[in-house]
Amino acid sequence: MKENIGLSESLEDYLEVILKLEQAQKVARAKDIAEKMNVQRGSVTGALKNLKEKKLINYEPYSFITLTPKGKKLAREITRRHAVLKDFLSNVLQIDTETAEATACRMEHAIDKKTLERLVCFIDYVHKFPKAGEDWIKSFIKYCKSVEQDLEKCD
Amino acid sequence: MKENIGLSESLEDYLEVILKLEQAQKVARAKDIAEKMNVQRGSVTGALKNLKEKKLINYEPYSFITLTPKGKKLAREITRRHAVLKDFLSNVLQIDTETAEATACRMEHAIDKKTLERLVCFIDYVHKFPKAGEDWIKSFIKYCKSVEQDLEKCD
DNA sequence: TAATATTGTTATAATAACATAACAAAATAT
DNA sequence: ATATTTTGTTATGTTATTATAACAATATTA
Repeated sequence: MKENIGLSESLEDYLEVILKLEQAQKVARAKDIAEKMNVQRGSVTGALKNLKEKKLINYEPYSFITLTPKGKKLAREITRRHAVLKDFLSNVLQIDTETAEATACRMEHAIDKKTLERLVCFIDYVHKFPKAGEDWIKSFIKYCKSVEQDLEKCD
Repeated sequence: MKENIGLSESLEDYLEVILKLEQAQKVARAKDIAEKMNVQRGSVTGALKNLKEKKLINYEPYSFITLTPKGKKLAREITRRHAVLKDFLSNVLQIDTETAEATACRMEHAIDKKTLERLVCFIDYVHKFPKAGEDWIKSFIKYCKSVEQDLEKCD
């Protein structure tokens, strides 16, 4: 059933953050990880040991942290899930950036590979095939507004 | 940020199962809950105490279990999140039933109210406004197939 | 380089969710 | 109504994730 099993949500988040830091400043440091994850420094050490055991990061006590090839592959997958979901929420459903970001952050742990690829396909489709005369998304936005107005009438 | 906070995913699942049992057989029993959740009977007792403390279920030791009004409202919300997501996955993205069910089950804990309502809107929209001449979904399915064929060429 | 500040680690504790197994209550079947 | 089975509870233990705080290593800076 579960497709994205193997790593806990927490560890997925760690990988994602480590990748981001690696890209921004070559290596990740425990302090920065703690900050980005809103977690105490002490908690990070445990997670790092765990990720090292799973051979997802290169890590020795007091060393910098980098992703192993396996870790980088996984981190990229998680990051892609996040990005695709955010894209869908923002650009198809027209959800505001803040909410889209937060929701993608939670949903990225729940979506399986098959659904993700289908979603990518769907986003492409929506953009590639405008409705007769009118842009597809614009038409959807109009529809949303009319529904909202109908709801207001109920008050 | 988090919209659906307050209840853990686990407790949300318990509520959902209790609602289902209540509908199917008036009251929920610990044994049935344990079965539906793939959890030991002993684990259920703890969850029930927890839900009772939160005033979401009526429960005394050895008693039947029913939802309080507050609990029923919440359980229905969760069930609706599940249903809407499954609908989207099945009927828009055309994901197979098994996967749609399993994925909805995980995503239902991650989606916020705003996104859910927008998704409902979107599903309606897709069904109500066929694309020029052709049913919208049918057209999407065709598109999916063409993409898949393109991918096969890459092998 | 010595003093100070920062960063990382350890040890310990708390919480949530679950399992297991012994025991108690309730339901059933004879 | 008793004996047996089923169901529910308790007590105990495990695992994962996190916090806190003391301490150790590393960096900075005067």
